[in-house]
Amino acid sequence: MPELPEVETTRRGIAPWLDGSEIRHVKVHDARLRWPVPTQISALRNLPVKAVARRAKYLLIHTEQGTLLIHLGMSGSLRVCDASTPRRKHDHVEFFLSNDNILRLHDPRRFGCVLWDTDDGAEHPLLSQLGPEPLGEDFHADYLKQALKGRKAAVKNLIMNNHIVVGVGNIYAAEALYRAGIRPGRAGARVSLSECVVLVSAIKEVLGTAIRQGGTTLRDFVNSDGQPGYFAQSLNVYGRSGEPCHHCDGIIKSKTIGQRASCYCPQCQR
DNA sequence: CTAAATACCTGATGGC
DNA sequence: TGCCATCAGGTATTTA
Repeated sequence: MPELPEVETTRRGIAPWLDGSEIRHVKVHDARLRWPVPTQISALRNLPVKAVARRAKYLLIHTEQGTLLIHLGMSGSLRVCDASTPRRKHDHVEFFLSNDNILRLHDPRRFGCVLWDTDDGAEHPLLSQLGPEPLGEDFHADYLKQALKGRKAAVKNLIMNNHIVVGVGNIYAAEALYRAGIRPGRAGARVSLSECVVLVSAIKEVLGTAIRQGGTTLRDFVNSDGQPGYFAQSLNVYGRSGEPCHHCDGIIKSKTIGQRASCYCPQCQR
C-alpha cells in the first residue's frame, strides 16, 4: 500500500536507472488499470529521460517528448529487472530501457495508472488541482488553519483530502493525529491554530522519518522482491486497536470515519 | 460550495 | 480442501 514515503522511495530507487537513459519502447500487457493505459503509450519510441520526479503520489518521468504519469494505487510497485528475469503475474506494463534493463509495473489490484502528457504534466487534470506537498514550505500552520476554516468534516478526512494537502494516507493520518493529540473525528473547524502548528509538524515528522528510513531499503528495487518495504517506524495507533497505548494506560480504539478504519487513543487524543 | 457515498480490484483472512 | 463473505485501501467521480 504505497503511501507517500513508498512512492518517494520508489522514485529514488528507479531514478539512477532512468537518468541518462532512454525508454526504447513500452509494452502494455494489460491496459485495464484505473484508467485504460492509452494506446498512444504503446507507440512511444526512443524517449530520452530528462528526470524522474514526484508530485503527490504520482511519479513523473520527464522525457524529451512528454511526461509519463505513473500512480501505484494501492498495490502497485516498480522494479528494475534485466531481461533474464521472468515477467511475473500482474506485471502489466514494461518499459524497455537503452541500458538493457526493464522497468516493470506490477499491480495486482490495478488501482494504479500509466498516463501520458505531451507537456511536463503540471497542467494535467489529475495534477493541476492538487494542494501543497506536505514536506514543502507552503504547507504550514496558517495555511492549514485557513483550509480547515468552516469545515464540518472530520479533520482526518480533511488532511487526507488532496485539495488540502497531498500524500497523507490512512496510516500516516492516524499516526500524525495521535502525535498531535487530536481525535480523528473532530470537525476541521474545531482545530485551533496552535493545534494546527502541532499537527503540521507531526505530519512532516511522520512522513519525513518514513522517507529517511525508506532510503535504507533502496537496494531491494533491483533484486529480490522489489517491495519498497516496511519502514522500521513503529506505529502508535494504526492497526493497534485493542492494544495498550504507548504513552498512557489507555486502550487504542478503532472507529469508522468516512468509510475508513481510524485508530486513536481516547485518552491522549481529544 | 461541502459532505458523504460509490466505484474500481484482487489477495489475505476467517468462518463454516 | 473448498467456498463464500469480509476487509483493506487511494482517489476520482457521482449524488445529495
